[in-house]
Parts: sequence; structure tokens; C-alpha cells
Amino acid sequence: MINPLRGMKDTIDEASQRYTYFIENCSRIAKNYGFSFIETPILEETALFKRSVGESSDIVGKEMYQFIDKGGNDVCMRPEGTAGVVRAFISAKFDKAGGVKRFFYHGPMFRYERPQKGRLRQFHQFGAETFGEYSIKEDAMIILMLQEIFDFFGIKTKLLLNSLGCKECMPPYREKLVKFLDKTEGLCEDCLRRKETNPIRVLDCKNETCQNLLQNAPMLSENLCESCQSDFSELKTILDRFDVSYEVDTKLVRGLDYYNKTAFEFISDEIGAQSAIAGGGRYDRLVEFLDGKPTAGIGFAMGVERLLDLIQMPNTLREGFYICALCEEASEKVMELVIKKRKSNVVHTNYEAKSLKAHLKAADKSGVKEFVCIGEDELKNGQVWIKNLETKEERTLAFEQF
RNA sequence: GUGAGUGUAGCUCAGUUGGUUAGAGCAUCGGGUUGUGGUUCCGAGGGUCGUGGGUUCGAGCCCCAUCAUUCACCCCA
Repeated sequence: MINPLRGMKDTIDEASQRYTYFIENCSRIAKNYGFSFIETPILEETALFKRSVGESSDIVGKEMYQFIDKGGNDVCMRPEGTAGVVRAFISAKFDKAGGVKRFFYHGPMFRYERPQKGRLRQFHQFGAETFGEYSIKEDAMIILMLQEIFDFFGIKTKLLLNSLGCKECMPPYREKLVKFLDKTEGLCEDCLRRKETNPIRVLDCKNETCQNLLQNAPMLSENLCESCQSDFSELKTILDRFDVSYEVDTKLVRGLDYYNKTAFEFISDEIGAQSAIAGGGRYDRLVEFLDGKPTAGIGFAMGVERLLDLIQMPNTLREGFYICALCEEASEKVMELVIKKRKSNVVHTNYEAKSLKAHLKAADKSGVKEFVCIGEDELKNGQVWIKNLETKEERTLAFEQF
């Protein structure tokens, strides 16, 4: 027997119902916020991810499904969605056209990691990106939209918020931090490595001794430039005004290199060690890193699998018909009615002529609302016999009227 | 890549200090004389006990290896 590869799952049965329910409603909400659907290739040139996600990230360093294709191209299955959308934006020359563009996307992402709860090798993200809008109001709008999505599905979350600064204030801060770390003795091995690759990450080390050593470390929030500072406080004001609760977490860092200014993460304590269910922020420099005309960018991504366990599904209503034959002679008529009814209804059927009891059982299980059968009597009278499985009400109808 | 746990029927799991023919519930299918489901009663099918080696008169149970899976670390959605 051939099993799916490690960390890859089939979306089937109940899971597929949850998946489509989730995607459909996220899409609906995103459209209300002015976003339109975009689909980009799963396979891209490896260079795209190296330049956008950043070489320092573990994603690029060791988690990419990267290979040389038959034409000798260095290609990679996308580990995240933003890079491809930005690439598509530039490929369509929307950067030169100017104006504001909003896109949402969903689909599979690939990272070669050891699977665990809430982590797969092939997983799905739903995300959205806005281009060409520098206003902090857009940051707020995107957070509001996520909050609306979580509210709709009945998911309890906590919002963590931070500002990472911009090209003016971030580099000096980083230097300050590294200087501080250099004269700090006793950091754990991981932190010593992080100091080289992504010093900001040291701040959220889970090691207790590291946290004690970091108590006097320079804080990012106290080193923001004036415009970052005022944008950040305006963002908080808007969130307050529209009743979105948040927690400022000065240690919050995004895992990907392209973020600046606003960074946020929605977390849940109900899904195991992987608590982040959505993350996002601003990436005003990414378009130009990828050879486009400088264009503001901001977006987010949600981890679909992490969310599916948490969403409350509505009660499924009975729908459609189950049409069947009680005797062999009725089979032809049944098929005719099935085909006719399927033009505008959900219709289940069973090709075998069986006892009423057996058919009723099957109809009940298929979740239809009305049971329709033709037996000897009905065939003789040119009628169908109908039973409503909810109300138990029974009636007959002439073939033509059904 | 590192560490720990778990592999017995389609699913969830029992299975004694190693001892005859490996069990249950759910699910599936069939029946309970005339055409009434979700909620009754009876019955049936379904297992190379993850795989390979070893110890033993004898292994689902003990030992070794291997594979799969789960959780955690790292990192991330």
C-alpha cells in the first residue's frame, strides 16, 4: 500500500467540508474589504525566495523543497505566499502603473520540516496583500479584517503587536543590540547563533537565563524614529476605537526578513506548541528588493490547518433528494427523474432496487431532506412517493409534477 | 537534524507472570414473513498482531534492528 509522504495529508470527508467552509468565508470577507483573488504558481525560481524571505531564515537555509528541473533551472516549491504575489505584482507591471492593489490567495505551501501538531510539510495558507498604500490605516484595516474572520468562525485569539522600525531606525537599533549582546556573557548556544543571523530573535529566547540577561537590553520600542512612533500610536488608537484588543509585545519578530514597521501575530493557546495562527506586517521595501519600483506593501497569512480544528461548524441542514426504485421495473424511471432533478438540486440515488427499509436507511445517512421512491404501486399510478425525512410527512406526486 | 512516546479488525481500544482457535464497542453487510430511516433485537464477514531477525518447547507479550506515526526542541503559519 502506498501511503502519503511524511507531513502530507489528504483533505477528505469531514476535513474537506471544514476546509471549503473556511476558504469560502474568508474569501467572502476579503472581497468585502476590496481584495480580489490571485493565484500564483506553486513552483518558482529559487532566487525569488532567497531574495525575499532572506538567506538568514531557516526556511531558506534548510526547509525548502528545492531541486533542479529537467531544463536545468534551480526551482523551489513555495514555502510561503507573499513572495509569489509580489513577483506577480511586478510581472504584471502594476508597480509602474501605480495606485493601490489588493489581493487575497490560498493554497498549499511546502517546508521540509519534522511534522508535529500544527506543522506539516505541505500545509495551506490563506493570505492577503495590499500594494501601494503607505497609510497606517491600511495596517489597521487588515487587522480588523482578521479579527472579523476569527469572530465569524468563533475562534478565540490573542493579538500581539509590535513595530519593527523602518530603514532609518532599525539598523542603528540592531547595532545597539548586537553591542549589548557582545558584552553579555552566558547566552545560550542558540542565542549566540541568532546574534549572527538574526539578532532580534535573541529577544524572544525561551531560555530563562537568557531572559534574565536580557532585562537591561535596549528595547526596540524606545528606539523608533518619529514617524514609526507616530504611526504605531495611530494604529493603536484605531484598534482601541474599534474594540480590537491587543498586547504590545516588543519582542515580537517576524520570521521572514522582509518585514518593517508594523508586525503582528494572532495566537491561540488551544493548538499545541505552534501557537501562531496568523502573522503579518508591513514590507515597504520588498517590491524594490525584487526589482520593482518602490511600492508599499502590507499583508498577512493564516495557517489553515492550525485554524480548522478551532472553527465551529454550523449545523448542517438536510438538503436535496434521495431517489430510488423498490423494484427492478422502476429503475429506468428513477434514472430519468434523477437526471432531471439534478439540473437544479442535490440528488443522491442508489442504482439497485432494494427494500424500502434499506433505501430509507441509506437516504438518512446521505443527509438528504426528501426521500423519493417508485415501487410497483407508484409505477402503476404514474406517481412518486415522497417522504420528508425531517417532518416525516408523506405524499405522492404525479411524475410530471415532480 | 535532536529527544521521548506509540504501532493488535475500516475506527477507538482490551489482551494476565510468555501457554490451546487473538477479543469488545462502533462501523459495514444480511435478517426479524405484507412497503417506513435516524433510536430496537438476532446474525455474518473482516486480523501475516507495522516489518525483519533473535531468545524459547512455545512470542501479540521479552531482546535487537528497521519503518511508520505522534508529541516536543530548533524554526515557523
